[in-house]
Formats: sequence, C-alpha cells, structure tokens
Amino acid sequence: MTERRITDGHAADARAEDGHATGRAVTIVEVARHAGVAVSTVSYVLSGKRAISADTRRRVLDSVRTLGYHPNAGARALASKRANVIALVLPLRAGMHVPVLMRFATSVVTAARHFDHDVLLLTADEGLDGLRRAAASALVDGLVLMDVELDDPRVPLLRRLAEPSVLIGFPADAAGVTCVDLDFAAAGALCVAHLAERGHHEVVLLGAPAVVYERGTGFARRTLEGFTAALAEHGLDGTALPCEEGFEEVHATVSGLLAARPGLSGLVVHNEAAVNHVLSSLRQLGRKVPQDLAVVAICPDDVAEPARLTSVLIPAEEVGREAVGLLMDKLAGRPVPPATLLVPRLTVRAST
Amino acid sequence: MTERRITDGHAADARAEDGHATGRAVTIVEVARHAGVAVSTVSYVLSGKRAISADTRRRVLDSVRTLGYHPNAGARALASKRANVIALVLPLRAGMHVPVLMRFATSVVTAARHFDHDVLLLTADEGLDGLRRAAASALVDGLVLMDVELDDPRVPLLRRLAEPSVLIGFPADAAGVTCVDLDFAAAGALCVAHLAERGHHEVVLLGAPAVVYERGTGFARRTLEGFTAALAEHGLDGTALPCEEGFEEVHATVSGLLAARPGLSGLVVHNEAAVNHVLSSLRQLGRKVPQDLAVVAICPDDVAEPARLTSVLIPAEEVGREAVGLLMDKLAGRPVPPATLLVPRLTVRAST
DNA sequence: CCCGCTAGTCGAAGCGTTTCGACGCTCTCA
DNA sequence: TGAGAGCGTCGAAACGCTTCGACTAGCGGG
Repeated sequence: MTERRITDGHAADARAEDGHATGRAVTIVEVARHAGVAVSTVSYVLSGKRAISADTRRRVLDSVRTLGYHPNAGARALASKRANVIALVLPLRAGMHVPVLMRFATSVVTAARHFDHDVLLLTADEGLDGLRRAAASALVDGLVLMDVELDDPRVPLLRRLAEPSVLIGFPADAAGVTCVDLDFAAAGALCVAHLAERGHHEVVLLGAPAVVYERGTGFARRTLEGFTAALAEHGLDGTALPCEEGFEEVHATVSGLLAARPGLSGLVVHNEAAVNHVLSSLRQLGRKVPQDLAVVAICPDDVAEPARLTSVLIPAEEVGREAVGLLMDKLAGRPVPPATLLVPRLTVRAST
Repeated sequence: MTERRITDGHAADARAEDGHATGRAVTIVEVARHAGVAVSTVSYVLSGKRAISADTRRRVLDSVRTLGYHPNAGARALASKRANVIALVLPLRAGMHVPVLMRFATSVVTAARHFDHDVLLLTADEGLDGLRRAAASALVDGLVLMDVELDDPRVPLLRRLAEPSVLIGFPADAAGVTCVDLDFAAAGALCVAHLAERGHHEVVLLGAPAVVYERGTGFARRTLEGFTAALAEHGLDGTALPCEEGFEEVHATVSGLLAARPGLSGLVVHNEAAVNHVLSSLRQLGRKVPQDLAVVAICPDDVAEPARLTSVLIPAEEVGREAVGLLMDKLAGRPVPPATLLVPRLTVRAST
C-alpha cells in the first residue's frame, strides 16, 4: 500500500448564493404553495398522468423553474415503486477488449438517459450477491448484463428475479431470458459470401484462442457455424483454426497455414487482438494484402479502420441501445422477443 | 406483478425456500413481527446506532436471514437523507487511454462497495446538468470526477454544490475542491534518481507534445519540475524535450538528440503514445537498450509490461481507492486535505 | 432511600413523492 | 331538462425506513 503525502493548503469553503445549487432542497410542497395549487396537481403536471389546464400547467412549470425544483429520487422511488435506475453489470475479467466494453457502457448510459433512467454500475466480481442486493433493495428496476458466458451462474438467478433483465450475449440455455447480440453466424457467413463474390475458392477462418472454444463461448462458436455452413453453401474449400494472441504464436500459425495450403487466397479473422499481428506476419512473409491474400476481419471499427481492413464491425452502440430499449419494453409490460440478433454489416476497405 | 398478498402471522412463502429471489419484497415490519420486536429495534440492530442486547440482536438477525430481508433503498434514502450511492463521472472523450480508465472505474466501484455504497455512472457528455440533476435529486451523496481538465467548467459548479466531491487530477484552480493524483513531480525525480544510481551522468526527459506544455497541463508540468530539480540535486547533466506522437516525429527527435548529445546514456519518457516509437527508433539507430541507452518510462503498466520497460506506473487502483476514501471522509464530516499526492513507485524491468 | 445513570426497548413522527377516490364543473344527448 | 360523461383539481392515504423522545429496569453513590 502506498503511503500518502499530504500537501498543505486550506479548504476554502466557497459557497455562492448562486441559485439552486446549495442548501436545503426545494420540495414539491414549496412548488405547490408557490404556484397556488395542490401538491398532487404539481405531481400530475410533472408526470402528465392526468389532464391539467394549460394555465395551471404553465404556472406550475414556472414555479418549478424559478424555485429550481428537482424531485427527490428516494421519495419518488418509494412512492412509485420505480427507481428509474437500471443496473449495468460489467465483467472485469481480463481478456475482454476494453475499448469495446467501454463503448457498450457509454451507449447503455446514453440510451438509458433517453428514457429518463440512470445507470448503476455493478462489477461482475460482486457476483450473484450484487445482483440480488440491487434487485431486492429496489435500487434498480432492471438489469443489463454484459459478457454473458455459456454456462453463466447468473442466468438461473435472473430467471427467478422479479426485476426484468436483458443479456448482451447468449448463454447456452437462453430459455426464460432476453438476449441481444450481433448475429455472429450471419457475420461469419457474410464474410464467406464476400470472399466468394470476389472469386476466392479457398478460405480459412482464424478465430479466438483455443481456450475460448473449449470454454464453448457463444459468439466464437456461432461465427464458426455460420462460416462453415457458408463454405458449404458457396462450394468453397477451407477450414477454421483457433488463433492465439501473441505475435510469435500468430506468426507460427500463419506461416504454417500458408505452407499447408498453397491455394489459400482468403482469410477471415475473428480475433481483434490477433488481427494486427496477422497483417504484420503476412507482410514479413512477403504476401501482399489484398493481392496475394484477401483479409476480412470481424472486429470493432477502431481496429479495422486504421488497418484499412474490410470488416464486419461489432456494433457496440447499437447493441447497447437495443438492450436498453428491450429492458424499457419489459418494464412497461410490453412483450419482447426472447432473442434479438442484429444484422451484421460488412464494410469494404482496402484488404479485399 | 404480484400486487396483493394477504399474510397472517408466519408467512410461509416460496421465497424463503428458493433463496429469497422473487415475489413481493419483505419489509422491516414483517421482520419486526417475525422477531417479536418493534420496527425501530430492527432498524437499530441493523444500523448499530443504539445498544441492543445480544439476545434480541440474534433473534432479529435470524429473522432477517430466514425472511430474506433487504432494506428498501428508496425508503432508506428518504428517511436517512443518504442514498448510499456515489456518482462516478467518466469522460468519454476520445484520446483517453481506455484500459486505464476502466481500471479506475472498477477500483472506484470496489472501494465504494467496501463502504456499503453503490456507484452511479454518469458520462461527461451529459455535462453540468447531469451533475446538477444527480446532486439535486439526492440520487447520490457525493461525486468522483475523472479526467479533470485544467480549466474545467465543472469545478465552479462543484464548489457550490452541497454534495461533496473528489477530483482525480488537478484543475488550474484547485481552491475549494479536493483532488487526488499521482505525484508526478516525485515520479520525475524518482526516474532521475534511478538513473543516477545506475551511474548515468547525462539524461534527457522526453515529454508530452509541445502543445500540452504550452497549455500548461498539470501533470506534464509537474513531471518536468520534478525532473529538473532532481537533475540539479544529483548533479547530472541533461534537459527536457517535448515529444510529438507520430513515429516520424519521434524518430527525428530521437536521432537529433543522439547526435547532439553523444554522452547521453539515460532517457526518461513521459508519453505513453510515443514510448514504443522511441524504442523502435533506438533499435533502428542501432542503439541497444539498456546497454547503450537506459530508458525509464512513466506510463501505465500495460504499456510498460509488454515492452519490458522499467517504469513508474500510473496507479489506477490506488487512485480510485483513495478518491473514494476521501469522499467517505467528507461524507462523514471528517476533514480532508485539499490535495493528496500518491507516492510513485518504480518497477525495474529490462530497460535499465 | 432516593436520585440519577445507563442499557435496552418501544411508539410515533416524519422524510417527499405518487396515486386513489371524490368533488364540482361544464357539456352533450336523449 | 335531467342524466351521464368528462375535465380539472384537491385532500389524504400510502410507500418503508430512520430517528427522536420516552419509558422501564437495574444499579451504584450520596
């Protein structure tokens, strides 16, 4: 533990008389008095749940503004049984691609704000208790979970929670839960179709590290299935290989692959950590992209863009937005589809 | 939703059997009845704010457990005027080093949980209104802000907010706010001391791009000061140079530097974007690290580690923990120092 | 022997909202 | 012309918790 050093100085307690920022909070009672109406009327003006005359509404809103009224979140939650807060459960497991995670997170926050909700951050390491606590204490109205594993212990808990939830990703048994994700099978197929269209006859999928497949992670497996099916459909020759993430391993894999398959002309890379190594490796081996070998990646835009890679992007923003939308539907009692697969889109750049 | 439920006396619910996860929430009234005590007694057992006999305490805690009671967060917040939630304000500006950001965030969450607080995620793009809203609605008890700019518009607002806050980083005018950060001056000095100890006599600091110094950014300037002072203290020869971030510029700077200072044997790099370029550049110029030139970096571990660089790391976890600790102190009315500087630590790797 | 303590418990008054039912109105239409 | 049907507003009852003051024992000191 690092000791801390204290610099001296003085905490000057500056507190300006600058409107609504400090001091005891304004309550709805004061607004009502100021506007000359009943408390309930103010509430109805603000919620719009009953008709209010234009004149009254204006007076109330004026008072709200001049007094700087903000409803007390706790009181509101208590009375309405709605906290207007959703939980975002983030993994902090290493190995996740952090920038993508962050994009998910911010898109969830932004989307939630559109529905006048805030976001409580839960980390996965608090485990089941965290979820239980947040739900049972009515701290949150619903949950969005990221990085769902195939056999995720949280899923059974979610099923029996009163609070609705939406998963980003698919567990093995998705019965009774709502899931959103990119349609990775379609993404795999799309890459193959693109290469087929470009006239390639022999293509290989370079995927996640072997351990990811063994763990049976959903998206890796689904990409593989889509890829394989599309291979057959388009009558192409090819196969899929796991791929580690260090440069040395990638280089070994790539050179082995090229030696074994002299006819290989297309590569699909679904491994954001390895994709740049693959390119370096090809360069070192004297293969030009796309002349000698076409490369399509399935990865976030901020990886594909600088490398000028043709890619299917991971639409983080869209997924987050969709997840929040679904959660809001569930909160409102609207029916939602159990599974939402976002249609992949391929962006052609310089690598094919 | 389960709206009605008539329970008389002992409620034999499915709830207790299946881990208290579903159905209408248990209230403190039910706990009190079950334990045969007054509601207030239950409250005091749970909060420890009054003496309770061992026997009563045990009975109450038993009831809490068997009923699966979780206090309602809204009601608690309303009655106690404490939400037990703090806000974490994250920038989503591009250009931030995202993995570091993430480490900050998780450490804040973890630390907050230690104090039985949760974390509400606010993104900086909601701007001042977000802060104002969260504070005024009593959604949160306090705020932790990251990525504070020198002339940050949020600082004046914070000064006048009733809710306490802690900044990670220093604004130009830090009067009236509480700040935490790594002690960059000490970090600069530490690098010099390390090189002096290794017998180097001439060392140079490669810092942030010139524009950053011109803008007078706090951490860059503080590193420079520490570096310069330490140079004098240890009787070393040397200077400091700004450093752009593109490879070409770095290469030009480095080769110019080596030409101008044939005696140069140590380099301190405080620029996480440029540090790898510096290494490549030295390699291209045929200088071996550490034989011909020793290099110390001030950068996150995940940059230093793969490059095997001796470095002073940015202690994200510690900063987050410290920020939360300070915020809790302020919430408890304990006095806190206006500025807390974390003592830097140097990790020796292969580059010196 | 009474007084004042302290430890342990209780009852009840809030905390600031939402929401339900009720109450006048004013219209409309039979 | 009188019975509904809205509309617009109000008052009061929740919501589930914390906390304050009060009360009862039991106990040591003057």
